[in-house]
Amino acid sequence: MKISRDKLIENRQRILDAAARMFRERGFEAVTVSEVMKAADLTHGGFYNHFKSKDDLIAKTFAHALLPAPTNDGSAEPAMVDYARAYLSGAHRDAPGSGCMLSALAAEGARCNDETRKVMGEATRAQIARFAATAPGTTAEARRRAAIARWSAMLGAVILARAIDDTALSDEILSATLEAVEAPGS
Amino acid sequence: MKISRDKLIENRQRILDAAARMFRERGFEAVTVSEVMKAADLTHGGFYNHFKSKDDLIAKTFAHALLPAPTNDGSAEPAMVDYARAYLSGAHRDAPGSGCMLSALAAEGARCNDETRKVMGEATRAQIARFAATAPGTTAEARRRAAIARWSAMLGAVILARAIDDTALSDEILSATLEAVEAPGS
DNA sequence: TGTACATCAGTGAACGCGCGTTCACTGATGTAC
DNA sequence: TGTACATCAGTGAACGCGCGTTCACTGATGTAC
Repeated sequence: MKISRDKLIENRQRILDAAARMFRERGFEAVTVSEVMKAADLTHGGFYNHFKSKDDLIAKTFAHALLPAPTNDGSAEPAMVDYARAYLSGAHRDAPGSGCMLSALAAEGARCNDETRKVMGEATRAQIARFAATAPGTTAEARRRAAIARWSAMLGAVILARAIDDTALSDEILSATLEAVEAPGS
Repeated sequence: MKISRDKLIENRQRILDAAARMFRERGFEAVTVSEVMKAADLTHGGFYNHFKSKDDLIAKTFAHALLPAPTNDGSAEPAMVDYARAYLSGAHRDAPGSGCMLSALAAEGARCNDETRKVMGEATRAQIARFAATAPGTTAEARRRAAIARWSAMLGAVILARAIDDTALSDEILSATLEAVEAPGS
């Protein structure tokens, strides 16, 4: 039956939230459209009222989870050092479902449609600009390049820490990378 | 028909080579068993003479492509700086099929079977030991931690450079990370 | 405000396709004598 | 060395399953009057 406009929007958000969590946990291909709809308390048939295809859902999920609240105006951004600590924590490593979209899905996203790659580009530009504000360096260019190297290290460290079976080494990867990212001279 | 023992071993190598290339290019789930066998000039029915399942192929492919020629004895390893230059090049970014297994498949591998995660752990330990030999630092521990941070940055940079649609930014990610990894003070 | 009706998001059965996997068969290989 | 035969990697048709997607139908919503 038809539902209210508010309910429609709420349903769409629930689909995107469920998809974002499940995709990050298990990847795009292992998650089915039916599973996402079920997790959103809906039946699979209604999926195509919201999205053109599963590929479309992937692109929209990336935008939904990667570009939330466009520059949350004025609200205090966590300092770079706090952000890095949370990012390079065991908690973030162990909870990909609620973590960084890129650390879970950047490689798979690279093989997706153009819309997805475009969103990842935008998110990367935003992240670099954010980090550059507090990166070391005497010129804006140097700070920007330092920000890029730090963001690469953080992303790579979480991906690596999640990939391996050795917990001690995994912890070490996170802490050694945090140390390098925090070091003022780096 | 039955084939010679040499041919059997050669066929298995061709299957693994084809799988390694195709998986890196397109991911585990997008590549079918039939496609791999076809690329190895075989028919799909014979697949199970070589591997227990597709999951088994994934684990064996990781071992095949990630741990090749166990410590190629004596033959000169490229210096860290040369390795980093090749790793953080546009050529490597644009040819995942013949590139680093981890930069293409670490995130997906993390969601695979234990054998795969174990192989990734071994490869990571080897890579860190290799980088630590030439990393900066006054103690072995400091060099090891610097090596971890550098390897994380290289891995993250290639994954990020492949993910985004903006060629100029992609190039910048590679060059800024190379600069940081080459810097003696880092 | 109240009433009549067109709209359309949600439902769940159904479809076609292609995947991983199995299997009966083939015939060159490798071995026993 | 030569011969007879058991082995087993490769072949390709077939299987069952579950995926993404479609569709006829439902009935509450939102609108026109």
